[in-house]
Amino acid sequence: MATQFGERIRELRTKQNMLLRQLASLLDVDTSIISKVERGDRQLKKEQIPLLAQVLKADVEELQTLWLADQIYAVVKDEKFANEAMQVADKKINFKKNKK
Amino acid sequence: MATQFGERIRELRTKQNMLLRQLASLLDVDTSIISKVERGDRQLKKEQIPLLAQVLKADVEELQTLWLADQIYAVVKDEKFANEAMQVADKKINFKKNKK
DNA sequence: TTATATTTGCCAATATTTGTCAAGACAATA
DNA sequence: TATTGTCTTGACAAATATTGGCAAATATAA
Repeated sequence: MATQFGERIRELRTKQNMLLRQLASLLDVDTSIISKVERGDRQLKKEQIPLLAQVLKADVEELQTLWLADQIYAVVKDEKFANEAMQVADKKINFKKNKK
Repeated sequence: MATQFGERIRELRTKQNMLLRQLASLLDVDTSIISKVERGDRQLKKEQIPLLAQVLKADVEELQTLWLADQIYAVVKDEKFANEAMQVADKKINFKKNKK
């Protein structure tokens, strides 16, 4: 299964009839990187998301969320206790939130 | 806030009146590493968990779950959309599960 | 104080990630 | 078939991150 992020990027790019080569050029990276990102072979660097969103006229927060979901998934994907760990992590996240 | 994993290790170790030095010796690593792990300064390597569980007479699955929760937390901790990303990741995890 | 335990900062070795290049696969079409 | 354009893949080096260990600093206890 490809990444949420990659699939969305490909969707956005193709709907605008943009070539990999063109998108890569706008982001100033090699074409192969975008290809791999869209196919889920590689993760984009977090810092590159805002520019990507701008170039694709997409919602930067949506892309950041999908990107983050992929990071989480990469960590837990082969783990037996993924769900349990997610619950534990969730508690900690929201505990922190309420303290502020 | 320290890690879930580290806090639990410290709890297990001190309850058994074991010194950092002793635990480190059993695991064949430097004392400072265990100190850092317990304080959340560092993550233990995943492969070291089973031996650690054995030495502390703890449930390996509990420790693995806490360890994994820390990994997830490390990824999302400063992210605005942590909760949204968790939800997206969660769907993917359980989608995968049901397919098998 | 002295002795012991823990913490911290730093370093070198190792591992991982990143971007580039070049070659290959694939489809459309001349 | 040969050509063209797009996309994919693997190998590689450079940059970055992680790891374990040492030694000094700090805490704790007697």
